[in-house]
Amino acid sequence: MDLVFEIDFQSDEALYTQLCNQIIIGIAKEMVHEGDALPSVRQLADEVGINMHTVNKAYTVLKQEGYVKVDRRKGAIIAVDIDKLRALARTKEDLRILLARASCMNVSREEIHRLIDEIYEEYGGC
Amino acid sequence: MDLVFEIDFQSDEALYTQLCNQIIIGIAKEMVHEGDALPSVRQLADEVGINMHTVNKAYTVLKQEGYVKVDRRKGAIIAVDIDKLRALARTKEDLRILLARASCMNVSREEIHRLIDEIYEEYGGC
DNA sequence: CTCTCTGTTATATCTATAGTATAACAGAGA
DNA sequence: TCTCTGTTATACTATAGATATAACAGAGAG
Repeated sequence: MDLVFEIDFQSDEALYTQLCNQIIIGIAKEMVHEGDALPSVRQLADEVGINMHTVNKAYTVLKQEGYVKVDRRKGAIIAVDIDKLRALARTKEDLRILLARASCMNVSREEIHRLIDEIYEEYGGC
Repeated sequence: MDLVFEIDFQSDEALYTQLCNQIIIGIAKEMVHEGDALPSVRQLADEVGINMHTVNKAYTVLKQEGYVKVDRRKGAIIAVDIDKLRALARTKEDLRILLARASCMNVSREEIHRLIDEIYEEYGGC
């Protein structure tokens, strides 16, 4: 199964952010694996109809966050190497505001747990 | 217990977003309640050292999202009125990318559930 | 060696957003 | 009248997002 990229030009999310998210979700869903090559910046730009530099920015961000390594010859390669402690801190910070919103509209803790399970099921399962 | 506002000028988060988040978290933590008045735009702007219009933007966003009502006489009043279905959809979408990141760094489902409980404990508890 | 593919770098331009600054207006209350 | 509210308008600066063109260096294939 291969990655399919879909850009929503109406979204308020930046195009490069949409690409980053789709790739990260692709890794989580195991649609791509360690060592797999992503399309070249020019190729992907052409495929989804955006500028080369926008794709390049996405890859650069993914590199900085530790999801890919970029090889001058082969392009961007999936290679997850993330500082777990820092990432956990970020996760908790993101959850804090997300759950505050949920709590304000009386979404129960159980409902959240159920959502978590639903989504984790889509991913590796573990 | 009253809301205390703290702005991080070094953060890459927009100032008005920081204000929004602190207020939403304040509601979740029950530091402010339905009917409570927020500081006036000028007062809060002065308090944290930013422009009046930036505070006004925060209040406008909170109004659009259904966290406050704005009264010309009294200012912004906490009044949560959110379409639960739409909010649930947003919650799930936000969780999807957050959990993908977590999954990529091998944070187990159990660890996430534990984080949820930790944070929900800070909030109403239910 | 040449051709073609990679990422990389450097400009330049355009647009939208974020933030600040000043100012004025209308409504409510003391 | 004075003072407080939010609201509106205008203007300016800075930054981020996105595009466009162009060129460069390294690697591989022919």
